[in-house]
Amino acid sequence: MTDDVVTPIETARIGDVARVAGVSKATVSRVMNSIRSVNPEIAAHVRAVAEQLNYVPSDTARSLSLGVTKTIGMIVPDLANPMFQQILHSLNRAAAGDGYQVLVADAQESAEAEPGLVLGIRRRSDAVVLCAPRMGPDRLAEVLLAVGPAVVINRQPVAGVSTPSISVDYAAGITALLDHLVGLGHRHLLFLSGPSQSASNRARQDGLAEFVAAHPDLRIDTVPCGSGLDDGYRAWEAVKENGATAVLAFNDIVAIGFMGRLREVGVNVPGDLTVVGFDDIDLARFASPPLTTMTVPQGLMGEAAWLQLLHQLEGKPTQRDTVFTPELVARESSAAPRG
Amino acid sequence: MTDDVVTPIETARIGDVARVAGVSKATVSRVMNSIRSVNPEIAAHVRAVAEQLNYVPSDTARSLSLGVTKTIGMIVPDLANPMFQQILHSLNRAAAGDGYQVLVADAQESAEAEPGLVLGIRRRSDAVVLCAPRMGPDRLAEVLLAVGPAVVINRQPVAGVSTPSISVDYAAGITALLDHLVGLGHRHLLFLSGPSQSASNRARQDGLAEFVAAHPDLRIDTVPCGSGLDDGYRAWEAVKENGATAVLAFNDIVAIGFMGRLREVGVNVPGDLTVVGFDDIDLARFASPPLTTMTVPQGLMGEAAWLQLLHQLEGKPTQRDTVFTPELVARESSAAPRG
DNA sequence: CTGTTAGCGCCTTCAC
DNA sequence: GTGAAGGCGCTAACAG
Repeated sequence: MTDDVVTPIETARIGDVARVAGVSKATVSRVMNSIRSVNPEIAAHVRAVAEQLNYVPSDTARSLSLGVTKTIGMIVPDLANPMFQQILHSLNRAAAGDGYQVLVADAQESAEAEPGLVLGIRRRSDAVVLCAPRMGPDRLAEVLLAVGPAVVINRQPVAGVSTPSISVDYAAGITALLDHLVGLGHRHLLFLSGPSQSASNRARQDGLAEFVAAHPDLRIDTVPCGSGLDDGYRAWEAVKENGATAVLAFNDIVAIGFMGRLREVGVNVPGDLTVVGFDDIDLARFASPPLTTMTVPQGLMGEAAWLQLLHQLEGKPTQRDTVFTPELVARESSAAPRG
Repeated sequence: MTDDVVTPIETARIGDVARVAGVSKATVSRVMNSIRSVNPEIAAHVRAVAEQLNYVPSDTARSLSLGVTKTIGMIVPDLANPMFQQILHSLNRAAAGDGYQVLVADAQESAEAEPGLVLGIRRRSDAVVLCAPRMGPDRLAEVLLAVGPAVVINRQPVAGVSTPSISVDYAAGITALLDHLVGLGHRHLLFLSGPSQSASNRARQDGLAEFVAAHPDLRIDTVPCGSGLDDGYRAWEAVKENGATAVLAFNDIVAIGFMGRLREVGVNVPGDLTVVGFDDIDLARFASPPLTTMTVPQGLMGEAAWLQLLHQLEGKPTQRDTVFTPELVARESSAAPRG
């Protein structure tokens, strides 16, 4: 193999500082950790020597000794997805506030890769955030049991495991969206579904099914789509001959991609077709036309996740189920059907 | 109802496996690292015991022993910025391909916070990626010297330091954009500038200044703006009485925010006003109207950064200056001025 | 207050 | 082919 030679940065060790300063390693350690019981003069001297030697304590050694890494891991199905990016953003900020760093892993939408990634990332961190895991419930329960401190986002609490869950009531969101559309007069709707392995997609479909059962006069079709801009863009082919007057996209991104295509083919929104999204990403408001959607507080979700993680790390009681209820934001992309 | 099981945190150590398997720690270590010199039967047995004990080697201990963490750090000015998210995404994927994990730090646009974050993250990683650092050149040189293996994105190579730099020729990009607009007939332009500490913003302004010098008949105004959707949205107030026929936004996000406002106030793009962005983010194509912009290959930049990092970690020669030249993507948001 | 003594969990020369 | 011993750099008991 090629020789993996690492260029080690010439760093002074605690022993060097101790020797030069004429004290013991323990004292240096105390000074570096601001333990007050050290003679101020000696402390100052040690600090000066450390500075002069360009000494930086090894966090690896510190972690090994303390048994704590001050790092948490986060596994997402797709780092390119704005939804997960926003959660990462808020989680990262919250964790940083308590002195923790975040390690990210991208499962690339592979349910099979997840367990390995989770365990792997756990080896370098104190706790793990599983964001919208794609793996099945049994596998998930198994992984959660093995991984220790963790929190799951976008998935219901798993039976038999106490891991806290941060989720969104997607079914209720879909219901609110449907109420809005039906109130507008729509009777034939179409849902562009998301990734088949996504629990939040299933939740949306459950909401859909329930609604249909309660409103026999409605017709709601489903077309497999995806979660990206291009998925939405390509959906037009399947939608155009369907005859629905309103389209519910899996999320805002899909809705925007879809509307991009509609614009090209000359379909007016909402004049010819109503389009709604889900998530209320920052961009939704600036879409053309501004997108009707359901708010999902990604910022709060990241914070909530961190809170549950921190409580576990500190041995405090946790909340097993935190659920956010999305709210309707009616904007211009939805209107009464024509005729 | 649901049976909540307390998640066990007890981890088996290498000694446990050794004892149970009736071998030495050295042998377990060899087996875990797939060193061939172990008797296959013993190896299988050790593996079985490890599996049964749910043994997972401690990466912290491993790192300390090996002197390598197999982790790299990335510092960005703002994790909410799609540009940096895309770079993080591609960097993460590339690094993962070689078995490295990525630690992220968000400097929250604070130049002062950067040096500390960089050094801090370096204590837990083998190398660091500084993405669009806001700190001044002197400070940057100092930090790079102290940090060891690193690469800088979106900034010219720093004098006196050999750290590789991955950048974009923003000045050339602006020139191309201006050529396009002037070719369309525009004579009075307006630039919505980005964060003042951003080197890429300065590069754009340099390109602007150079162009103006070469085209005395043109008028190009600059309005301080920012880098977010809202910054673009709010810019209309300052723009509306300026009289420019074309607006160059700092980036696509600003352009989209700006166009969102234009839509509200009834200004037609490109009929009443031409708007162009920069970066060609995925969304640009789906904007309404589709945005004329300059491509910036964020995906390639992340990969290029990883390549330079890996070369440093392996002691191979590196390339000090990698620069990508953006290309014009003329879409519908730009057209000849009216009259 | 400060130094000494043990590890934290793993890897890696050496001998056998 | 395998085991024993030492060390990676730091912190945490204990003494003194």
